[in-house]
Amino acid sequence: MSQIPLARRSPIPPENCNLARAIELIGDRWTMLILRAALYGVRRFDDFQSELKCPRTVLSGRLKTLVDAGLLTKRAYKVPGKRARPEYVLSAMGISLRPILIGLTQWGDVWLGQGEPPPISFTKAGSKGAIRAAFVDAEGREVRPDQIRAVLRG
Amino acid sequence: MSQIPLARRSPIPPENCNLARAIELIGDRWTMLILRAALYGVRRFDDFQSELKCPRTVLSGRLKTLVDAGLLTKRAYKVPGKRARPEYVLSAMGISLRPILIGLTQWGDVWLGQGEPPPISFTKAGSKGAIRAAFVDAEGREVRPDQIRAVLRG
DNA sequence: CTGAAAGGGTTCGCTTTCTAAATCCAGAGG
DNA sequence: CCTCTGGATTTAGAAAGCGAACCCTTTCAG
Repeated sequence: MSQIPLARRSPIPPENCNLARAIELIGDRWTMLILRAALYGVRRFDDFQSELKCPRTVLSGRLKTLVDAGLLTKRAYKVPGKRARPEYVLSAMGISLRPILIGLTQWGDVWLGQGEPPPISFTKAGSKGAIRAAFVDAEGREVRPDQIRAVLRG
Repeated sequence: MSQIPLARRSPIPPENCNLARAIELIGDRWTMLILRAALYGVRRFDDFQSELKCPRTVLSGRLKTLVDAGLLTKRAYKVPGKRARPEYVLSAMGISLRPILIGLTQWGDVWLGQGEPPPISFTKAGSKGAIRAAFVDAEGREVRPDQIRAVLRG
C-alpha cells in the first residue's frame, strides 16, 4: 500500500529544512488565499478584503509580512482625481510560486472536486490540450513519480 | 515588472474554487509539517511529536482531520512483544501531494536557502542530474511558465 | 502478583492569535 | 470646510495554540 518506508525521523531536521521554512512563511490559510488572489491579479487592499472576507487587521498584517519577506512589492498607484494609494504586486519570488499553486489547484480538482469538472484549467499558449504539474529532468523530459529519488547532501 | 494584469476580483469565487478548498484543508502550519514528515516516512504519534515538537493536543486533532479527509489512513501495527498501536500512513490522496511539497522545497531552496546548497535534491532513478517541478503537456514535454494560459470553463 | 515502562492519547489552565465592529487618517472634490 | 474614499489601527471578546500533567492499556520484570 504505502510505497514510503517507515522512518522514525525525517532525514532533515525541520529547523534547517527549506520546506519547513517555506511552510513557516506561506503555510497559513489567509496567506495562501492572499497569494491565490494576487496570482489572479488582485493588488489592492479593499479588493483583497472583499475577495477574502477576512478581518482587515489580519489582512494588513499578512500583507506586511509578505512585503517584508519579499513576496509582494508595495508601491503607489494613482487614479487621476484620486489620491495615491499603495498596491501590492507580486515580485519574482511571489510569481515563482505559481506552479505550486497551480499544482495544488489540480490536486484539488482531482480529490476535492466532488465529481464536477474543474472550473479552470491550464493550457500551453496556442494549443488546446491541458497541461499538468510534473517533474522534468535537465532536458525538460518528464520523470514519472515512481522514478523520483531523493539524494541527501553530505 | 508584473506580468499579471490588474484584476479587482479573482475569476473564480473562493467558495467554489478547488484551490481554496485545498488551502482550507492543508493550508495550515502543523498540517503541512505533518504531511512533510509523513512523506519522509514518519507514521507514529510519538515520532511525529518529537519531530515537530508541537502540542500533543494539536497533533491528535490534526491527525484526526487528515484521517477524516482521507489523506491519512489509520491502521494498527504490532511489534512482537508489544501491544498493537495505531499508525498513520499516507493514502493515495496524500501521496499525490508529493510533487507539490517537492516543488515547495525547491522554491524554498532558491528563495530561502540563505546561499547554502540545498540539503536534499531529487534525481531520476539511475541517473545523476537534478530534476525539478515544471509543467508538461499531454506528451510529457515541458511548457515554459510564460506559455501557460488559464482557461475558464463556461 | 505487584509494579514500572511505553505508546497514545486527553484534561487543564494560561497565553496568543483571530475576529468583528468601530474608529482614525489623509487627501481630492465640491 | 465638509465629505467621501481607500487604507489602515484600536478594542474587546471568542477561538485556537500551548506546555505540563495526567490517564489508559498492555507487556515485561521481579
